[in-house]
Amino acid sequence: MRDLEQLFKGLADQTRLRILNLLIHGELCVCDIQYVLESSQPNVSRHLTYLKNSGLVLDRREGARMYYKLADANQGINKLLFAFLRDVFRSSETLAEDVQRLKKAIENGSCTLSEWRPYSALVRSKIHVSARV
Amino acid sequence: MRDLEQLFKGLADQTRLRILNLLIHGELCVCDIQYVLESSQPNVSRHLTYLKNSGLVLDRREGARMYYKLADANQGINKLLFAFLRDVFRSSETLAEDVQRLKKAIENGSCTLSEWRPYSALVRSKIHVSARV
DNA sequence: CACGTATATTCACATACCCGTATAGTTGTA
DNA sequence: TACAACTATACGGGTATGTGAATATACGTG
Repeated sequence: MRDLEQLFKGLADQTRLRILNLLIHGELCVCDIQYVLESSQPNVSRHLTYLKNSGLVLDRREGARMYYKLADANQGINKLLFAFLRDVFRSSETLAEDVQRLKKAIENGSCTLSEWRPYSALVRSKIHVSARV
Repeated sequence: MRDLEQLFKGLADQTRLRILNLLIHGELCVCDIQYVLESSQPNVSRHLTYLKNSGLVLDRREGARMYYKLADANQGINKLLFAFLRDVFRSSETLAEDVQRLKKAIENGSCTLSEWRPYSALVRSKIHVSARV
């Protein structure tokens, strides 16, 4: 009950809906999400923490970067939920534009915000292959 | 986008989830909902208004009483949404107890809160047949 | 019309939430 | 160790949300 309330509160925000819409396409680091949403870093980080606490996403550290992805789609209600989200997300123009920006960001070799490359090109390319648009 | 945010905000509250859980079983008047939830009348009324503005329920006047029911399940995303809600509602103990209270209320010939009967027994029985537990 | 019932709305207040700014923590590089 | 990049957290202010109490509105009865 409280869980359900928390779940829907996690979904009841534009920024978080936009983030989930991006994560449907694969694992992403904070800076890529920040680039697409054109929002501040603390703001994106806060909403990601919120999503994590709602049980909607999982995080993973890879060096200095944190990568976020959707929670296990085969666990509990997630399967139904994500199918529902995928469906309703189609009706939004904004969300479609976000995906286009994400596509461009990936093509340009994100993380787009910086030229800093702490990992080998090989590792990085492997990482970013996980997100497909 | 804004619509989606509004939708999930409509779902992001315990009281409103409990109300939706009841309305899945059929049309109900405010006083019956109030009885089951053991909440104040203004509180129930406010949340019903909220749900109406979110497009989740429809209202209908029958004399002095207002009856509420789920919005058309075949319109837009409602079909998917209601199926999802029906599914996730199963996991809650509180919601199951509410249904039991509703069942008892209907058996006792709700509206349970008052003995006032402004309509013929025939009309009333017809009305309350619409909700089945 | 006066009265009682059912429902909705207003007011006041506490809480929760969102965001920008600044700051702190973590990791990699030199 | 010093520094830069990436991410998270703390603080403050503005706004939204939830709720009880009181009040207002709509309807039915006599």
